[in-house]
Amino acid sequence: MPELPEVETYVRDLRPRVVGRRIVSATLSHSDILSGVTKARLVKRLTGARISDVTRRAKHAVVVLDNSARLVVQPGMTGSLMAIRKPLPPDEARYIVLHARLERGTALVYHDVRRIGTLRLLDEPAWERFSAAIGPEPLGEEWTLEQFVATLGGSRQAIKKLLMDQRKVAGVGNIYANEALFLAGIDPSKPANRLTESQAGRLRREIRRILAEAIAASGTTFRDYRTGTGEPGNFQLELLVYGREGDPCKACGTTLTGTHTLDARITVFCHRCQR
DNA sequence: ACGAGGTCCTGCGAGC
DNA sequence: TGCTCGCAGGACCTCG
Repeated sequence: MPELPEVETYVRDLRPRVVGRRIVSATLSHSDILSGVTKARLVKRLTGARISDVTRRAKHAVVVLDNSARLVVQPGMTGSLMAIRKPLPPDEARYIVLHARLERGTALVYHDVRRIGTLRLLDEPAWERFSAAIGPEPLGEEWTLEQFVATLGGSRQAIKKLLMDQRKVAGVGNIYANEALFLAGIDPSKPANRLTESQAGRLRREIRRILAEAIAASGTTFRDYRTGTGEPGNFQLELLVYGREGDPCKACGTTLTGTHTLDARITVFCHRCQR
């Protein structure tokens, strides 16, 4: 499921393949993934526009167009953004939601099996508002320890839920929240405002480290995720807790606990290592 | 402010 | 074999 490292991987794979190219035609197969834009308007704004950049904000891939519009792609759980040079096989092609044919034989494709993802088309002011509502980028300069400690202190929510709240920290989802909390030795259900200063510091460091390592490994392929060139990621090999409930903790051997009590998402942790 | 629960969507695996 | 059912989940919503 694409979180920050997976979306960053799409963006890095896509940028050299699509930037500078004009969109010759655009086809949308399902309108149910659109938010705040109609199919007709989306197709009209995409057609003829040149792609001036591809960037990332939180878990959103942002295709910047030269007509001052931005195509903002949130892959949800099963969405992927790819640059392809030849048609996908039919059993894959049926899940293409948006197909933008570019100059010189490349296509920018949004593929999504379950269509939990969202496509938006935002002009500059709308983009500014949208981005301003999202929390700081955890790999950016602006995410200081002071800032994080202030965020934690203002909330009694379980720390794991806070980490996944995009208004508080951008781009962390279920997999990396579980992993970072394990690495930092913190119980996922601990109220955010009860973390000590040293726990906050350790958690922040582990979040930054794991996100950077996952980007270096081209993301985590648990089920559906593929990179922008169709390859699986590699970070699933490094996972210490996610997907390992019932297996022994790699640090102490205790059987890892899996629960759904936090926001109905699978939470996996070691009750001995994480306090 | 916070937790609980529903909604969107489809593939997949379990159970019969 | 073929069906029904529950589950997976990121973001967003309502309710208490």
